[in-house]
Amino acid sequence: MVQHEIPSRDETPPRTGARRRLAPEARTPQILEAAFAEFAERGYAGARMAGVATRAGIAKGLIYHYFPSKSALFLATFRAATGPAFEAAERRIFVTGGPVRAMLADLIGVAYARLREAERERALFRLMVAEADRFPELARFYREEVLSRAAGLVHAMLHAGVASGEFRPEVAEMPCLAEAVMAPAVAGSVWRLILGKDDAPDLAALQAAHLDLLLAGLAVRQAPAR
Amino acid sequence: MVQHEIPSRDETPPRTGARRRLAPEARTPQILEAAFAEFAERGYAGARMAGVATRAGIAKGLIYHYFPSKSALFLATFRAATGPAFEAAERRIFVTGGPVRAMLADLIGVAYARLREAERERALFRLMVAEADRFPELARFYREEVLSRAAGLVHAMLHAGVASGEFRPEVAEMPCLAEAVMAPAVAGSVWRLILGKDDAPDLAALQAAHLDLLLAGLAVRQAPAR
DNA sequence: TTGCGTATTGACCATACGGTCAATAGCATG
DNA sequence: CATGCTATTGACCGTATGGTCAATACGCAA
Repeated sequence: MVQHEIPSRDETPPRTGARRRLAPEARTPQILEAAFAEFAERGYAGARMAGVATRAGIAKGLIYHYFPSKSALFLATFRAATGPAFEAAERRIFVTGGPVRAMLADLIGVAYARLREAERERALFRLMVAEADRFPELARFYREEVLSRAAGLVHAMLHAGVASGEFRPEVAEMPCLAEAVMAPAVAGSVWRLILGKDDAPDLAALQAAHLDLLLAGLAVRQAPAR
Repeated sequence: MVQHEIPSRDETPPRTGARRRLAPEARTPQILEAAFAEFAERGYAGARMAGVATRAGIAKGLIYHYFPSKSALFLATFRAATGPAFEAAERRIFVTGGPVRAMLADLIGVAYARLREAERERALFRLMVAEADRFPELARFYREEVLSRAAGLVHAMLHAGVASGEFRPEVAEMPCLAEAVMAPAVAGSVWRLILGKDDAPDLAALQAAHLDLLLAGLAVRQAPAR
């Protein structure tokens, strides 16, 4: 009713913000994307719902039309950002023929390549470290979907190397060896998280050292030094 | 003046909270301790000044008598919690005689022992990962006081091993080799941060695998397999 | 063109939090 | 016991934030 009194053509009076109706299937990922940026930059506690809304170019209230609370949005963001991370690597690895040590080198190369780019994964990793004990689902996800799968991949490769005679037989049965094998990549990722791209140890050099140390450590020895 | 009207013996009326005056030298570390607990548990953004006050058993306002702001308290907390971390290890290492590989094993054992206990250091590490880009001082500290010193220690040891003929000559000059050598301990620490004591890879097993892989990777080979 | 379902807004609320400050009381000194 | 310094309190403030809701207008279907 009031609005009848102000039919002026200028934008000010009721100032209905440009409103573009979107289907939920289109709006949801948009919000999730904005939320990811906000959470990645500020952490869970520091993130503001208004910030998410601004990034998405919508009103804050609309978020609550799609997600019931901040924590729900956080979990949803995390699940969404957590796409099929390993399928590609898993598929790729075992098609490469040749000596197992070359396959292992290839696998490690893929891992470092991801670390080098993959801004997204790094932000996700930071969130896991920072919020894991407040959101157990993050920890569960990392254990089941990241660490276990990566370790499984490496473990299979170690077995293959032993079978082919390239690696020392002991490496097939040593517990946590797979974790030790991939640890330098994880550490490199963490260092880069803390120190930033410019101050962290150079990933290429780390990869080279890692690979050298690793292959020398796994290989059968002509005459076991005692 | 008003209090003259209510000289009742019961605790309620003016209810001056039990007030114990403390010298600043005694109060300051108390506040810092409480702040550390609060920041460690909630992160910077999630921590509340009132929470710090409660933990310290004081009024919130008193904190501002000692620290001008939340961020100043955070930095001070960090500096205080960051005591002489490496002196002991550095002093200890080079007195041990014997083969360099035994010294290296000893060094690594010390590192894992710290990781296993050292709840404090782990919380500090989490804060670094979570807040490093908002507080550059944390990153600077980690680089200069932790990573550089640890890498220097390892690097010196690698040189010694080459000099004594135990290690392959190449290891003395490979960039980032020191970082690769100590990486599994770092990764183990991160895994324990994310997954907790019970779900993380077992530190003892990781240490054993790490050491085995490392010493095999560094040792001179009887006949270099090509 | 009309009508309807709902995506979207913006104003609003209660609260929580960082920070301030005048008043107060513990303690050392004389 | 009186005095002064300051450590300590608790009430207070402005703001920012998570969350709510009635009103609104977009776009589809009839």
